[in-house]
Amino acid sequence: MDQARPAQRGNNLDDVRRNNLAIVLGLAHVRGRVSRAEVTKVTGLNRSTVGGLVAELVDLGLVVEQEPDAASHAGRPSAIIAPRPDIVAIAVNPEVDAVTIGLVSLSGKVLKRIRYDTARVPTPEEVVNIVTAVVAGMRGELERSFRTVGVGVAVPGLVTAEDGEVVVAPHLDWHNVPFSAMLSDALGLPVVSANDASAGITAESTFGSGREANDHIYLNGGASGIGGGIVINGALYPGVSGFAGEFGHSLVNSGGVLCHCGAYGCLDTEVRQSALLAAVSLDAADSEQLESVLVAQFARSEGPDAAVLELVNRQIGFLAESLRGTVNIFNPELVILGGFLGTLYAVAPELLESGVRDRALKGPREDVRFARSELGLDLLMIGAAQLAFAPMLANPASIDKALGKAS
Amino acid sequence: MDQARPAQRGNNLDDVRRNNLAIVLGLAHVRGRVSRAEVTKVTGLNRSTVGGLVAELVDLGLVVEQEPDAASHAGRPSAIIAPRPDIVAIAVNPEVDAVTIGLVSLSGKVLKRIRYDTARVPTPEEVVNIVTAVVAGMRGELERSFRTVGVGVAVPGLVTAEDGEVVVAPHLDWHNVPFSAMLSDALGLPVVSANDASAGITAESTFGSGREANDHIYLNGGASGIGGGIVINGALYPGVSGFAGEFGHSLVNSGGVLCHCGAYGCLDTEVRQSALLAAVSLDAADSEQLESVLVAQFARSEGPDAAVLELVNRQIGFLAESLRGTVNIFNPELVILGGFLGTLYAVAPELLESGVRDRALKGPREDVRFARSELGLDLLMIGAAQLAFAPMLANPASIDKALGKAS
DNA sequence: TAAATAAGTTCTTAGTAAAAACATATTGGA
DNA sequence: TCCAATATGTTTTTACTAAGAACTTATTTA
Repeated sequence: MDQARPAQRGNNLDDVRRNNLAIVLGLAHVRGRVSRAEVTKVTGLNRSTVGGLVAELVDLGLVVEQEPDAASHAGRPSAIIAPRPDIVAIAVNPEVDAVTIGLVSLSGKVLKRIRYDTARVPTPEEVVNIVTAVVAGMRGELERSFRTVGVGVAVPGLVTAEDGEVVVAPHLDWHNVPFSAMLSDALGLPVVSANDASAGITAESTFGSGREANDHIYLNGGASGIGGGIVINGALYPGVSGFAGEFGHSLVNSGGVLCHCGAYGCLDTEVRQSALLAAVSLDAADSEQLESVLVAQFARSEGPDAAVLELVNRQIGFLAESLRGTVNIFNPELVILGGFLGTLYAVAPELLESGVRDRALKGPREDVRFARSELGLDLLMIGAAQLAFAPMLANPASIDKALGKAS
Repeated sequence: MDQARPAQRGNNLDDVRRNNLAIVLGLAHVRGRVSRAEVTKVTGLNRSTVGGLVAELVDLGLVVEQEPDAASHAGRPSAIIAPRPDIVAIAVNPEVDAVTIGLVSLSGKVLKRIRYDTARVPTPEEVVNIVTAVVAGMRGELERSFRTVGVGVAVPGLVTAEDGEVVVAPHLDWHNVPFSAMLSDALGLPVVSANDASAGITAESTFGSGREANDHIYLNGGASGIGGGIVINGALYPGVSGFAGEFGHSLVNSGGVLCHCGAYGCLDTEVRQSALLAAVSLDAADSEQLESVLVAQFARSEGPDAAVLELVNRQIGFLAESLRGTVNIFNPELVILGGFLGTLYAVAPELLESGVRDRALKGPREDVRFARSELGLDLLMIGAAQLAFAPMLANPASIDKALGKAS
């Protein structure tokens, strides 16, 4: 109501320092290693200011300064700053048949991944117990060699942004579970939870195919359908209530079948992983083999089976129809395709690209690039860890210097 | 989630002051009048800081402090700050049959609008001459009573953001015209040019239906088709090369006809103003009467003509099909409909709203609102003026205190 | 070996917002 | 009518910021 537009908050000196520290730490985090000279150039800050910022981050125990790289030009070589490799987050991903727990360091390196299979769909309490047990097992090592910033959880469901309550996770059958609070109480560590797709997109946009493009569109195809996300200025665009990015439910076929969403001819129903699996006689459980089977068929001298070829062409046609609208609307620099959509693209890249380019408007079609997602198995671990790192990355000075690891 | 991306610039103290001045002036500009206490609350800045900021803006001659409103609660009444009414911009909108020139004050008040009809499509030189002549006629008044910040031009064509070169304006038959430079040379005033649709959307989002919603989607229907814009965080989202917002070229009918864009079944071809005009036997030149004719038909006791009703239902159906996809993708708070799309909505609001709500996903559909654009005739004048005001609003201290008006 | 170049370091400075203390203007109750 | 409570404006002081100048250090190049 009094929320009229310039609801911008004012800036003060603390904001300046916080923001500048965050930029320097963020550069080290995203790039892995960066010279002070590069920081000076990118930020436009004075050498002496950068010196002070780096010194503070070193003092906070967040980065280390290393020997300069072999010099390639005249002038004093610039020291390299890198995130301290002992700063870690614990990543958690509960699924219907397993709980995966990872140890991830700054700059997105997955140091450890433990998959704990469950006999049945785990309850929230069971997940808390499993995570607690696994973390207890690592505790000695954690305290000896690492500083643990917190825990990030990628949940296959709807999670509130403020307090990490799982409103609903359909496949897990969780409803209104204050999961962040439960896990935090059990572990004595800060916990941040979010939707798994959102976490994955954030990871992909920070460390995967999207790392060079500030703005991009992400479309992911999984067993349960097609989801996606809009990344603007490096951040996932949430929409007014956190649902933005449902690219699966736009029209691609007026004569199409009824979608579970209630409409007809959605991308989500016309382009399905299950149809592809059936066409190559694979079981739903063997979805990981889909790509290798398809690639093998397309590599044969006689080409793929006629039915497979027709289905792939048909699905790519619908995907292209959807993407041409998306390209016209967003004029994106980059479209990233994950899951079986990435497989479709890998099998016939020209078909998809020309399908979009032939139908999109002249302006937008000239600047768009396509890419597959890159992060694979690590995607959700990195995404979940990023959730835990985010508060520290936004305000490096807030970290507790006494955190973990004796002095 | 919003952590630093590689290319972020650092902050310094000048940025802080500039930003805080911009926020205060922006509040006065957008709201027309605002109390110092409100500024303190909205910005979170200290009373003394706000006092200093306002004093500087007063000193710069950009705002005035007025008597407080009648107090409604205990405590010292808070002074009202308002933009100085003598700060103006000149708005220019060249069209195929006329050049419209306006005088617009801060907070978007159109003080004067002059439409200069042309016998034929004007050349850039002719537009420069017309504007120069009109401004010369006003010069006495301008110098006596106003401080003219600059000139904004809303061009029906593609304009580069950096130097205001008109790459192409199809209806005017302009190609690669450095229009900003030409007009600036002739007037001796700074000139900013931009696409007319973009300028209109910015105006509508700042002063029209979008003023309460930071993020929204705008769809406009005109004689030449359907265009639109994506407003995120109060700013028009440009896309990688400035073409974002083409909502007219997404699929709404797989069995549809070939669109001029080369694809089939686009919203732009299935929902056209010309079809509506033909249905009610109006000439293309009488498009302004479309709404009153349609409203009259729908208000009749026997209802509209069967053919008209069927056409309206059909067009609203396609519009709803397009909007359900858009609502799913953006999860917007507000969708603003302008031009004949606003007319369609006005004639049958429930039909459109239910058409979208019945087909959109549960999450996004619950939070979306629809509105017509509000600004009407003033739209492009305000939008063009906003172009001219923008540099000053972004950096109030940069204004030349000696500007105009012997002080 | 010296010059050119580029970056790190130290110290000083201008400028910022906040905070504290005080002044002012209103409402509401006794 | 007066006084307390409240909210805001004003003045002065303070802590802290980044920039800049001057200097030092480490490399390439001629």
